Amino acid sequence: MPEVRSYEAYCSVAKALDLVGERWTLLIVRELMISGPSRYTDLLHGLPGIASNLLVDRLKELEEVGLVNREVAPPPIATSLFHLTDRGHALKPILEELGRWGAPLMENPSGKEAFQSHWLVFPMELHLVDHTPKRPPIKIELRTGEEPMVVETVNGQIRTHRGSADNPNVILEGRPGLILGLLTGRLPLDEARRRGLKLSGDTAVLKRVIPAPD
Amino acid sequence: MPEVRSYEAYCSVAKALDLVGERWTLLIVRELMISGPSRYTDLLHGLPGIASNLLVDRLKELEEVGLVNREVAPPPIATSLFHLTDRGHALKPILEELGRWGAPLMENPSGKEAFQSHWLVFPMELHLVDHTPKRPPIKIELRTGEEPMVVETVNGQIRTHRGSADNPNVILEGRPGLILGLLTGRLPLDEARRRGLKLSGDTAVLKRVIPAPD
DNA sequence: CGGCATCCTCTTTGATACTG
DNA sequence: CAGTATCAAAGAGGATGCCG
Repeated sequence: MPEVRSYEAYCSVAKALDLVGERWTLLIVRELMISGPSRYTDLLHGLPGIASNLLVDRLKELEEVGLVNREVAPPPIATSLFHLTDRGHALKPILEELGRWGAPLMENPSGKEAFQSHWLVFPMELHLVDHTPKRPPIKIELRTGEEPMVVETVNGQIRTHRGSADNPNVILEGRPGLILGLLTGRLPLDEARRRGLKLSGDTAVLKRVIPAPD
Repeated sequence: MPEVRSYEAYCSVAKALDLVGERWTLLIVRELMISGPSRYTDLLHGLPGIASNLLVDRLKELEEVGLVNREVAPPPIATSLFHLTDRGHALKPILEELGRWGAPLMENPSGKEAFQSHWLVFPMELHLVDHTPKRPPIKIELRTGEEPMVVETVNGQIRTHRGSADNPNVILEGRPGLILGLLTGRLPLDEARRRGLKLSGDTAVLKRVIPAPD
């Protein structure tokens, strides 16, 4: 019974919010954007705090308005996958701007927020840059949260994904706020280390991707 | 009593939505962005459908989190003005991306949505361009909704504001969907005219600001 | 009028428990 | 795993009242 409530206003911002302005909706889109096609329970885990029935409702609404498709997997798998349509993917700039605007709010973690390491994907690709794209690619492994993540340079682009690198140039380990602070250029390396960040490997390569201080 | 509900997630998108993700919040910001410092009742009129108590709540929350300031006017005026802080203004890219994403949803008006002419400001500045900035500036008057609006070129920029132009190059009059369709390049001039748009003056100047068809 | 506060009803959500 | 079902709490919408 998902009923799509509308502002009933002839304004494109209002129309957009009619579709993605409800609670949890954009975070579900964020999950699908970061992780690609996902199962119901993957989404449930990636959205700590959401009620299971609410996730069902939202997925139905998103399907109804054409932002998500449900791919019913063939028998052996016994599960189905939710993935973004093109129109759903087109929400990326909105998430990016929200993430950019929200970045300063990450400076003082309350400590009681939930955290999932794959949430780092957005900030990494938003803030990091490859200053010297012609040099051999580098890999950075991040160890924070429940699973490791890899940040790498792929011809001038920053790519971030789950998993371990087989031979990373550097490994960073510590609280997410420290990794984020360091890699977004807000926290100097020695300060991050002083606050508990552990670094191993060739820390010099970090300069290559950390943005210039303003 | 406004309690700021949080997703409690260490993710900048979630943090942003903690502050501006509630119902009506971004539309209030849109109003303040378009109209500048506004009185309570101006906002109430610009947000058809909002409950008066909800507007009060949201304004308090926005004040609390530092996105809006209340300027208590001196005695003779007996009213106060709400205006965006710098941090509030910084939400502009988010509204722009929402507006851009929502634009296709404007193609088929249901006809029963509310409309206010000043809502045209965003789409105009988002879609129109001045193809020949060196030629003398032009002014277009739009007559739709409750008050006229003026679109003008100011050294290469598109400016849109309330009011009448004293000597506009063109005057467009008709349903907002037609004006929007024409000026965003989706509707050819003769088609718009056939559907009821009235044009007077030098319609040739329209080519100067209508975006190239893709 | 402008700027709320109150009261009431209805809907949405959050938390938890249960099922094929 | 992938949802349903249930129920209490919070939020939204609408009407009206109050006060300078």
